[in-house]
Amino acid sequence: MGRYDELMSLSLRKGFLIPSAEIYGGLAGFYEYGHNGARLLRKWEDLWIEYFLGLGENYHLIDSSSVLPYSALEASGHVDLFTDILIYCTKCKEAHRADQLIEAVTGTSGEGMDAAQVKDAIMDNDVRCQRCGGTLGEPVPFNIMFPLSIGPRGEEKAFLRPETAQGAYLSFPREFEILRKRLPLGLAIVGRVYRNEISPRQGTYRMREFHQAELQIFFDPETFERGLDLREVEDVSLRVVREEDRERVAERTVIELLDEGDLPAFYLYHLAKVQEFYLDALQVPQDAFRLYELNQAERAFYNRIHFDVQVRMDSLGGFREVGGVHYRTDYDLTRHAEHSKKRMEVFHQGRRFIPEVLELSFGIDRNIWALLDLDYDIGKKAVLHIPVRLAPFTCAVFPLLNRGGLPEMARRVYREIRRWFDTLYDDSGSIGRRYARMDEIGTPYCLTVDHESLEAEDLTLRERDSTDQVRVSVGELRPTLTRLLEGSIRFENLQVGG
RNA sequence: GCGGCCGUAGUCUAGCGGUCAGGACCGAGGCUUCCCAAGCCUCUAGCCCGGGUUCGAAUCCCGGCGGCCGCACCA
Repeated sequence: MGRYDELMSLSLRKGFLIPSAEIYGGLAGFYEYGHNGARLLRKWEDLWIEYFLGLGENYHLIDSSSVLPYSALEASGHVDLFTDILIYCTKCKEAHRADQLIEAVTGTSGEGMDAAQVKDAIMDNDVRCQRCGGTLGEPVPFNIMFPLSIGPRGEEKAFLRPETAQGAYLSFPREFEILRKRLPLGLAIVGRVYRNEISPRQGTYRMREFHQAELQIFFDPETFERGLDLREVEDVSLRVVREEDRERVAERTVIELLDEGDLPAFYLYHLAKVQEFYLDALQVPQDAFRLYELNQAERAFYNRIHFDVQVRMDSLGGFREVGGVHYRTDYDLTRHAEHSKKRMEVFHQGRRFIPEVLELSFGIDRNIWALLDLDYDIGKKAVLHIPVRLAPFTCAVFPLLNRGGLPEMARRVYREIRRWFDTLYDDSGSIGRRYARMDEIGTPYCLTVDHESLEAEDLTLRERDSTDQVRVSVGELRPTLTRLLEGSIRFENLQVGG
């Protein structure tokens, strides 16, 4: 079995993923999270929120609608720019993008044409299939957004949101006002988005309904950098792949990159923070992480600077995008100002301007897939070495034996600590089998009540990654697990007992 | 969306016109053992869906759905 199949098999078997509407044969591009996957998803989101809201004093979580009116997405550019006119060859079935086809034949841009114009252009120039010379069919518009009709007669046109970012832009004026007109202002949204992908594939890597976590930082370009503690990151070595050298990761410190002059300090600061999130919080190995710069042709026209966050996924053949750091300038707010006729200018420190936006954007599902890929060690026994904070369950309680009062004590401990930690109870099978079950879903700590426990009012605490054990008194359990969870103590530094 | 390959218990897989559709792992119950998937016994559970061909279809044909790969697409 290949790595992809191994991971998918485990994900299905252990309650991480479920194909949507599975009993009806499934629905391409949609997956659900099972009982372990849902916890992992939640915990990833919690960790993301904690980390990224922590980047600023004025950064906040909001929650916005999945349905947006036509007008808002017209303003954002999604209606026009995400519509491609496709033409299929009637002979070889090859799909062509009309704008590219027309440009190739006539030398003039076919961008912005509607289907009728495309058809005329095709006829006038006798355009034929670029591959086989066959006759071309009818041009068909394709937009990646899911259209909706609202109301009893469907008179209101709308779309499911293709990104969470728009919610932040739409709420910016009110939040800016309520938050006392301070900049920078960060608005984070974590939620589901929808794109009608032509060919969803590769598990949860490309879905039609997926989760995004995005932070939009609205800032004053003249003062943003003054508020950032650049010294904190200046010696951080960033793992970047620059536009000029796609062949290798260049390890360059923030200071070095700053000296080169083409990337502003505020941007480098946030690249460093994103890297820190991956290396420290998510514990992604250094060599599995990189920041990949997109060139002008690859990035959206409104992005002045764009690095993709990439993580190596062996199941998908190498480095793949899991997020992006986008300097969107004032494009979004300017567009919404023009279309809504609402004032997006702010008066800040004596000047009037439209704030610029730095977007930190992450696809949650592909991040989770990447973590499973990096952390699933499938040897003789499968062990998910996921960070403690992300594990679906933090601990499990077992009686060593199913008699002699051990189950009673184990259940007592279980009922107590499940109030504080995500905890499982298991008394089925041998003790080794129970440890193995927990390893497979990444539970970092197992607590076993044995003979001595009854007398000493303690139990053994076993760590997933080392399989080492220490004795901990029942009274010390909560503070000990709390410290392990928050990382203020390491397992190997616990007093070895028993 | 096009093309290729594929679809058998929860997972992996054997069977490829007539089989009680076989096995392994997981899971459940029992005996036993007790700190890393021990052993033994028992059990649950399957041919993606719909048509067709045939005396008879998991097996052949058609359509659908789904998966992987390639092409295209990925703001």
